[in-house]
Amino acid sequence: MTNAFQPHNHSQCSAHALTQAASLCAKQGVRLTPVRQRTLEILLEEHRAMGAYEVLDRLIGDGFGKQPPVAYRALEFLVDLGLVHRINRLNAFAACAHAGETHSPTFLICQTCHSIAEIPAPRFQEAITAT
Amino acid sequence: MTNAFQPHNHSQCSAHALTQAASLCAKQGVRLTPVRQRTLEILLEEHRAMGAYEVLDRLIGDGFGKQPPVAYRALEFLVDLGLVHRINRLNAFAACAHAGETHSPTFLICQTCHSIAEIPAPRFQEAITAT
DNA sequence: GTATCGTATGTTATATCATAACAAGTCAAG
DNA sequence: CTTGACTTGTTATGATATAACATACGATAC
Repeated sequence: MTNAFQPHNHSQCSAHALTQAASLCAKQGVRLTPVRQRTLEILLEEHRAMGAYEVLDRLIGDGFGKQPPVAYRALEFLVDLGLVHRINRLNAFAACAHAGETHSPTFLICQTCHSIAEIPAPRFQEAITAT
Repeated sequence: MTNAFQPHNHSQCSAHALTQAASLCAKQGVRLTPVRQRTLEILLEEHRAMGAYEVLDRLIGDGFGKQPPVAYRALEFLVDLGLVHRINRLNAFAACAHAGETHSPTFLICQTCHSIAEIPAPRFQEAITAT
């Protein structure tokens, strides 16, 4: 199985995620507007968990609105679609590593540097149910 | 096995937790000061997840300091001792339901009313390791 | 008993994260 | 080309959290 920490072709995985996002939006009848697409791109490019204000700074640099709701709304849209996960522990957001698949996202979070790895953890449902 | 939602003798479980807290502090050579003990009591009495400012209001009512660090410090102390868990998802804190035992605390959180149940989930470690 | 030192408490001030509410712009269906 | 749903942007504020400093407390050494 692929390991989240293994090297991989990143521009390829970003492009794939964007394509997938577009088709998912089409299927759901919602619009992947510029600010929404750019937000996803930013998270894919950085390939890490980012705070909403950090994302906002990048959006401002790209000429989008300057206020927090601009970032929060785009992030919420992407979270609702399952393209981005919110990581409460870090008050941050990260592009989903397994968009399109049904999965129980679980995050391993480095307590030192806060880097994250999303692992598909199919056994978690079992683990809860069995308890 | 006991179920977190089953009725139980609450004053008894509170008293037990306080006794355990005192002996744990003694063992670790740290002090269970009034504000710390009262903070734990509040969480035990309420038997639910509470925000730091909510706890602070109660502490103010009991004559303790009036500023956020008063609550945050007491809560941090209790969290470090494993007597209280922080529930990031809710920006809240709850007294540990299994203090003293080694456990992998996991929370079931009602999406409607935010009531929580802490379940010991020994299989979670397995689930992560096996992934 | 009191000097000392680490810890605890309380305060002020500010940082960080998030959303309510409203106005203006966009876009597709009829 | 108008209507109605949605999107974007703004102002303003709310909610959560911590840094930094001053004072007080408590145990230990002397």
